[in-house]
Amino acid sequence: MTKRADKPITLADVARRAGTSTAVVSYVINDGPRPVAAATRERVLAAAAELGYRPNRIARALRSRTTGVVGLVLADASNPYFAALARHVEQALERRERLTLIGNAGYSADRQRDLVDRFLAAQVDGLVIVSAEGGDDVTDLAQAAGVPAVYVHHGPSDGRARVVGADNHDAVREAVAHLRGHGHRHIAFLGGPHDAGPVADRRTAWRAAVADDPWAALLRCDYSRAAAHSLTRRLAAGDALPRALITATDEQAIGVLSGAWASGVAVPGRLAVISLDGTPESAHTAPALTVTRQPLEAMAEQAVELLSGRDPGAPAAHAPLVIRRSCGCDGDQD
Amino acid sequence: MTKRADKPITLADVARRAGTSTAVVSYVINDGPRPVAAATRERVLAAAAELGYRPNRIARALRSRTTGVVGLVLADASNPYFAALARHVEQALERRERLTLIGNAGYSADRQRDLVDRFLAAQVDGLVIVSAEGGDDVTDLAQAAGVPAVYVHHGPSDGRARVVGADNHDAVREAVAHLRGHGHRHIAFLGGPHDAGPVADRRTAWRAAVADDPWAALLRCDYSRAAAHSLTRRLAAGDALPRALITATDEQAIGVLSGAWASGVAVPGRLAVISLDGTPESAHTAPALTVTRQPLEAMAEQAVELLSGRDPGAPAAHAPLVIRRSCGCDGDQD
DNA sequence: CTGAAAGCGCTTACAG
DNA sequence: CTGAAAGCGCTTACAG
Repeated sequence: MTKRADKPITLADVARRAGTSTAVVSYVINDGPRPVAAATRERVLAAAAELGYRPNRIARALRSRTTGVVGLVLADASNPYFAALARHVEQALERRERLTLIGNAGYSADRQRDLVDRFLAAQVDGLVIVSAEGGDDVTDLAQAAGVPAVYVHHGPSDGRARVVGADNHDAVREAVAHLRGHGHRHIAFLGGPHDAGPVADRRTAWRAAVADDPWAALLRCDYSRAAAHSLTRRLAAGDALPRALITATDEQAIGVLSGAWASGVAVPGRLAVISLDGTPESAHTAPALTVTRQPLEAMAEQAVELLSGRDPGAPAAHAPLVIRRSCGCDGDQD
Repeated sequence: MTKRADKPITLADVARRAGTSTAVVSYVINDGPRPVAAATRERVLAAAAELGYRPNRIARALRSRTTGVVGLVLADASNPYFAALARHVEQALERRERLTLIGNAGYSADRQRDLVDRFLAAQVDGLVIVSAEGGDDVTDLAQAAGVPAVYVHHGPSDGRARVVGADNHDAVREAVAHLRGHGHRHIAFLGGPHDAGPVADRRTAWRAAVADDPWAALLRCDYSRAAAHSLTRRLAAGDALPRALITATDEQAIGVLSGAWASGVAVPGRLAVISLDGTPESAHTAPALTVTRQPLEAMAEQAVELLSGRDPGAPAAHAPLVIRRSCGCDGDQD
C-alpha cells in the first residue's frame, strides 16, 4: 500500500496544525526574512514533519520570481568533451542547490536560440551556454529577459558576453616542447575546418611555437572521429603523414588513432600524437593519449560563479600536460 | 541598445490591448478549451504579437498543475552508454515539447533518491530513471507524489515498476554465432562484478549459447575502462587470455583493447572481441569494435511513451549485430 | 515576534 | 462566444 497524492500538504495546512499564520510558517521554512520565537519555530517544524510537508517550488517561484533552475545549452552532447563539461556544470550547480535544465543544440544556431527561448519561458535564473563555432549569440535574448548568461569554451568575441575558457597558449607551448624533447623537428597541427574561438587560439599558439620551422604543416578536418580517421588514411596512403602531430581536439585524436591502426601506421613509432582536450576517454585509447588536460571543473566553477554575479577574478585556468603513450613516452600504464 | 525586462508582458496586458478578457486571451493562446470568434482571435493574436507576449510557464504550472518538465536521473553521465541514452531521452522529450531536468546519481542510491526528491519538489510531470546496479527503487516516492516513473536499462524487478530494455538474448546469440563463424571454439564472457539486470540477462544468454562448451570462461570486472584494462594486462601476463571474448559493455571492451595494446596482444589476431552496447564510441576504437548495437533511440521513445500513459505495446527492441574489425572481419573501414 | 491580506500570472468553472 | 472572479501555494510588505 502506498500513500496517494490526493491532496498535497500546503503551507496553510501546516499553519493550521501549528496554530499560527502562513507568514510565520514561511519564515521558519525559509529561515527568514523575519525572526520567529523559538517555541513557535518548534511547533511549526513539528507540524511540518508530522504532515510531511514539502514546499511547492512552483508557487514559490511564481511569487519570488526565482526558480532555482539554470538552463544549460550544449552545442553537442555526443561530443565527450562537451558532455564532460556539461557534467561538471551540472555538479557545480548541484552543489549550489540549483537544478539544471538541459538541451542540445546540435551545432544549429536556430536550435540554440529556440532552446534559450524555451528556457527563458521556464523562468530560469541563469543560462550556461556550452557553445562551439556556429553557435548563436543569445546575449540579447538573455538580456531582454534580465537573465544572466555565460558562455563556456566558446562565445561571441565582441566583449559584450562573458565567456570562460582555459589558457590554451601555455598548453600548446608545452605540447610542442614535449614533442621536440622526443627529437621531432617538424610538428604538425590538426585544426578545425575553419577554426575560430579556442581552436583558433590553439592554432595561433602552435604557429608561434613552431615559428622557426617553415615546414610545420597545418592540417584541417571536421571535429569528428570519422573525419580525422579518413584524413589519416588518406595521408597514410599518400605517404604524407607527419611524424609528430598535435590535434586540436580529442575527437580528432581518436580518429587519427583509429585511422592509423587501419592503415598499419604505428603510434607513436611512426606517428607521435598529442591531443589538446584531455577528456576521460583519452586515457584508454590504444595507445593511451598524451594530452594537455583542459581544466573542465575549474571552468565549470568559474562559469557558475559568474552566473551568481560574483566575479571569480581568477584568470583562465592552466591545462596541464598529461604524459601517456601516444607521444612516445613509455609511461607505466596500469 | 537592448530592451530591458523591467516589466514582462502579462496576459492581462494583452487582454487590455485587445479589448477583451484574460479568459479569452488564454483560450486563444492555448487553443482552447473554449472556442473563440475568429475576429476576436485575430485581435488577440495581433495584440500579443505587438506586445511580444510570452506566457509565464510558472504561473501556468501553478494553476494547471503540469509543468511540461520531466526529470531525468542518470546512474552515471560519464559512462558513454548512459550519456547516449540520456541524449535520446532528452530528444524524445524535446519532440514532445517537454523540458528535461537532468541529474547525476553517480551510482549512489542515496543521491538517486535525493535527486528524485528534488525533481518531485520541482513538480515534474514524470521521471525517467536511467539506472544501474545499485540504483534505488524510487517507485514509492514517485507514486506518493502521483508522478509517473519509468526505468530505462535497469530497474527493480518486482514487477511494480515499468522498465524498458532491449532484447539481450537474441543479441548475445548472434554474437556467439558470429565468433563461431570465425572458427572460435571457446568463447569467453566478461561480465560485471556481480551482475544483475541486463548484464545478468546477457550472461545467461551467453551461458545458454555456449552450453555445449564446458571450457567457456566467465570473467568479471568493474564496468570501467581501467578495470578491464588491468584485467587484460594481468591475463596477458599469465598467458591466460581467451582467444574470443564477448564483453558485457563497451566501456569494458575499450579497456580490453587498450590493455591488449599495452601488452602487445594483437586484436583481433590473438584476441577477437565483440561488445554488447554499441555506443558511438565503439566505431572509432583501434581496431573498430564489432558490437551488437542497443536500440537506444527505440528505448528512449518507449520510455517516453510509457510516461504519457500510452502503452507502446512493442516488445523489447532488437539489438542488431554491427560488424567491424575486432571480431576478425575485414570490414571496409572508412 | 505575529497575523491578515494582497498579489505573483495564469486557467477555468460559472453566468451570462 | 465572452467576461468577472476565484484560486493554484507561496512570499512579503504592512499593521499591530
